[in-house]
Amino acid sequence: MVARQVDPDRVFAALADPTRRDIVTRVLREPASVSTLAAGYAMSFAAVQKHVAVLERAALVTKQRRGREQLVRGEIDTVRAVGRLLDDYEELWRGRIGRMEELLAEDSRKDTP
Amino acid sequence: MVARQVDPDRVFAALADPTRRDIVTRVLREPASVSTLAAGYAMSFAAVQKHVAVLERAALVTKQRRGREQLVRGEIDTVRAVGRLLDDYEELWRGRIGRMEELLAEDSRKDTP
DNA sequence: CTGACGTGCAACCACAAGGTTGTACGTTAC
DNA sequence: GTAACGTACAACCTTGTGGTTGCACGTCAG
Repeated sequence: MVARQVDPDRVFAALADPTRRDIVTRVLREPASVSTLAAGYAMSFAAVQKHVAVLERAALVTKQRRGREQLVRGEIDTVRAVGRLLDDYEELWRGRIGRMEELLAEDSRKDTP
Repeated sequence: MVARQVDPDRVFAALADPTRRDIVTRVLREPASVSTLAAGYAMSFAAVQKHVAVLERAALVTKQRRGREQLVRGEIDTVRAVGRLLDDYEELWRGRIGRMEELLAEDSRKDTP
């Protein structure tokens, strides 16, 4: 349950936008509806909804119907999975290779076709 | 020296590309010249050079002249700084706020103008 | 000195990304 | 039932991004 499969492309790209990072911080504190979130930003509702969709595809948030609202909730497990990705870099840097090979091979398949 | 200032936008965006992540893993293992790196990918030299430039702007790598070559070296401190950013999310999730306020305010200035 | 190498940069192209407005549809309130 | 709310999505525009080729410049080998 803890070992969440994470798409590095999507997660890092999702976190590269300040609005999306802010949304993540807000829903990690406590879940909120999309319109509640949208009220906090100087952009259209549709724009915020798109940001939420990007975060959802990256598994950084999940949505849950609650009446006619949609509760957006932060997914800390995905954040932790990203942290683990970074730990892999750390180990690489320390010169420890070992099982690293297959993990990185999976990631760089599309790089070196 | 350890406390490296990191631009979340640039670092996350830089890490969102598989080729760039692969470059980072390679130069974290051991520094390499740009052309050596370029030889490993199925794209033009200029494309790889641009990727390296993006990584350099994000402070994920540094370049160092060595004769007519340019040694690209991975910057583990920046990776660690990103990890610390993620730790902030973790603390947020745990409900610990405190000094978090000013840290996040600095990050979300551009979000909520 | 000349030539090859390694690098940086500009111009260009295709497509993805972030924003907008407008429309549609299910759900609650009255 | 009607109206308002919350959400989703399509169409569109503009800008950014990842790729290309071509050219210029410094550095080393001969």
